[in-house]
Amino acid sequence: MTTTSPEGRQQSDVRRDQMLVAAAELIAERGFERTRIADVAKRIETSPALVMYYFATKDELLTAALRHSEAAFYRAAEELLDKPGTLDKRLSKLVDMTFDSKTKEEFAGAWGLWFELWCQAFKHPQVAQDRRELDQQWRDLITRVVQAGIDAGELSDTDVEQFAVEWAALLDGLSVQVALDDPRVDTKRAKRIAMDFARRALNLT
Amino acid sequence: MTTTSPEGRQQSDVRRDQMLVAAAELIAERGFERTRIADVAKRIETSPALVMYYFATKDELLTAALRHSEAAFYRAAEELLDKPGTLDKRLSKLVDMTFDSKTKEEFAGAWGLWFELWCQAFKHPQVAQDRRELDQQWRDLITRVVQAGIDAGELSDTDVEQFAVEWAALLDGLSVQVALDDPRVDTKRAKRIAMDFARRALNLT
DNA sequence: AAGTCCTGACTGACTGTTCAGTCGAGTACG
DNA sequence: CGTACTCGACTGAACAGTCAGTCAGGACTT
Repeated sequence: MTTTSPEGRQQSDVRRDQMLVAAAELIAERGFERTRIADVAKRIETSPALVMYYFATKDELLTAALRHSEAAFYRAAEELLDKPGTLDKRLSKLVDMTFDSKTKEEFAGAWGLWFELWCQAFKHPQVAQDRRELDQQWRDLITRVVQAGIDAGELSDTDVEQFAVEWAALLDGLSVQVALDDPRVDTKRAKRIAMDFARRALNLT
Repeated sequence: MTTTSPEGRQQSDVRRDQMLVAAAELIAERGFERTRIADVAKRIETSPALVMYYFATKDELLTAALRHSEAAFYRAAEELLDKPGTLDKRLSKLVDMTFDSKTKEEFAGAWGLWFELWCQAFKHPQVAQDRRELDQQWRDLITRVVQAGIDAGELSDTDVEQFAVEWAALLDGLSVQVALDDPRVDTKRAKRIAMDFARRALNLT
């Protein structure tokens, strides 16, 4: 039998995924430009030729890998927010995700990926487009969470979109400091700043 | 005669500077890894070998170039803040610098440089160290400006350091959005958000 | 002559990509 | 059932281009 997981998952799909994951890891570790197809191949124990068999060019593989892990991050956030809770708790979860999960194994070195994504986006319009969409989803997520709070009467009406833009920017900026080990901004302080800002902006207790 | 500018500036110093500037431009345009010594040489119309004559390795040249233009940016900010003015005006100048000057010719594509710096800092501890120092200078600059305002009685006493950290992070985050052409965050809006935040945080009219 | 600045020609290592061909599993056919 | 054929997954080896770094020497200054 050809290895197929429960639901008709083809060997080829598995391979593709393996390659995308391996590539993302490598990008995070060494950077986009320094990631060699040979490295990706070695990590999943195959030949470079096979990588080319699945992806026409190196660039296609690497940009796909970036998209793949962006999407994974966003999906994780969506799931996390499925479960209901108070507005404060849910915002807190988003903050935790931003500053913690990027450190976890599953998103190994996601900080590095984030930076690489920005670098590539600055040069390749297509990547930039993808990033914009991802960021919009992220802000929409924030918007939805806050709106749910308003609907539940947890806070008075506010300009939700405006808050989402400001808060998302603040989170990005703090992420940079935390990722680069700024002695003045560790994870804990970043979280507090983020939550304080949110509570103040939204007039939460 | 060896071309010497007014103040005993050696030809060699001129060359070094030319190379650093050219390298920084190229890094901003193509990225750190994609910048070739041959490109740098061509831009200043010499041979690749001469570049190697001044810099032992490619890496040394490129990281020096990053440092060089970071320092240039910071120096420009310092000068800008030499002239006195109301607190609000001076903060406004910082904001303008952040969102405009990076676009100007002199700092051609400084956005790109910023991203590249973050990428490199994430991987090379030495670069990370440099970046931390630069960022600290930047926050100190903010601190000094605000403190001057307090001393002049323009605002009541506040936690200046805390403000500097928060505001610097916000500026970074907004920079990312602006640099990557986010449709929801153009230069104008970014500036307004930044100034609104500052005025609110500092209780300015 | 000594020293500085500079160059063209070269090389060795690396790496994306191609290609001819292997292997095993299915499948049609007699 | 067995044989021939197809096809997708996969590989080793080679190709062709790129590029950092070297080197021997030239020109110009002091």
